[in-house]
Amino acid sequence: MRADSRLSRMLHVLLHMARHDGPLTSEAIARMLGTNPVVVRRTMAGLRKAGYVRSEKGHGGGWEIAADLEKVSLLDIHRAVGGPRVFAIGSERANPECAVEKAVNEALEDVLHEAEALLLARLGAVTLAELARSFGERCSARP
Amino acid sequence: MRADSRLSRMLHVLLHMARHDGPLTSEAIARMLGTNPVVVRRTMAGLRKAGYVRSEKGHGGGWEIAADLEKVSLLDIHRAVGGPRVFAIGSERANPECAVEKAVNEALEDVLHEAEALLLARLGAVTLAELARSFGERCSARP
DNA sequence: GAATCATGTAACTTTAAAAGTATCTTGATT
DNA sequence: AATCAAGATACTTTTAAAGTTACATGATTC
Repeated sequence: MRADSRLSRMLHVLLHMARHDGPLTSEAIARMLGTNPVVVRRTMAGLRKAGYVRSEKGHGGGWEIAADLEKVSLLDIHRAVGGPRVFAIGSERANPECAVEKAVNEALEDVLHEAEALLLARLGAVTLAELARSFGERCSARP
Repeated sequence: MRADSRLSRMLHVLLHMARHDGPLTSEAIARMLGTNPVVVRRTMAGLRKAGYVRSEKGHGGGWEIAADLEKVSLLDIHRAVGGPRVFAIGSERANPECAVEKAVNEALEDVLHEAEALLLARLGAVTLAELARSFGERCSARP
């Protein structure tokens, strides 16, 4: 499959929305992301379902943040976009008959689960607000 | 892309080879893996290039282990099959112009790199010999 | 040395899931 | 009523691993 950029893109959008007054249209967001409005709506539908954004139709409509940035973590966004498979590598068969294969898969899955747990813990430890603040600091630190 | 099962499959094969006297043909290995001989040759070519296995043509030919199992780690095998992308998730653009996007991508990549480092460290800490021994223990521990 | 067996290699097609696209519907604002 | 923007459906495209077909190369056996 292609690299899954949904988390990255949604964080990008959310930070822009946080710095922007009023709603952003799917069209405008699509331009920011270098994609098209349908992809934007499709991906952001997950965030809306989770209550992190809201959308309005018609004139002056578009997308707005609907949650407290302090209370939403990067992990929350990861899950809202589908909480997809993190790894590109894995085992072929989930329940092999071969005992050797079973042992190999379990050993591998242990390692993968550990790495995934670390990843999710790190994502869970950062809020959107912190990410936004760290961006602000980057800018003011520029010479 | 599809889930990459090359590491898993090669570990499976190597453990079988370690418990088997004489060469195994691509045909026999393919049956073990539920695939076909060309996929086996293609994938095992990486292991041969790294010196972990050798192959012989003709009657009585096939694949044999060519390295000390104590000295080859799971990470070595991961690298021998191409050391492929570990994650299915990531950023779309490597060098975005947008400063917000840049900040998001760097934050994400930090987290991903940390998880990848843990994963590779864990893979590097286990030798094929240890994996084979842990399999033996599993079997004898069975009631 | 011919037949056979097994690997080596090239050139494809298939698969799976995200991404991209076209088109239409729904609903809100002017 | 016209326009704007999201919602939704039904596709096609993309990507790399995996799968497949076919043939070349080389070793063994008879």
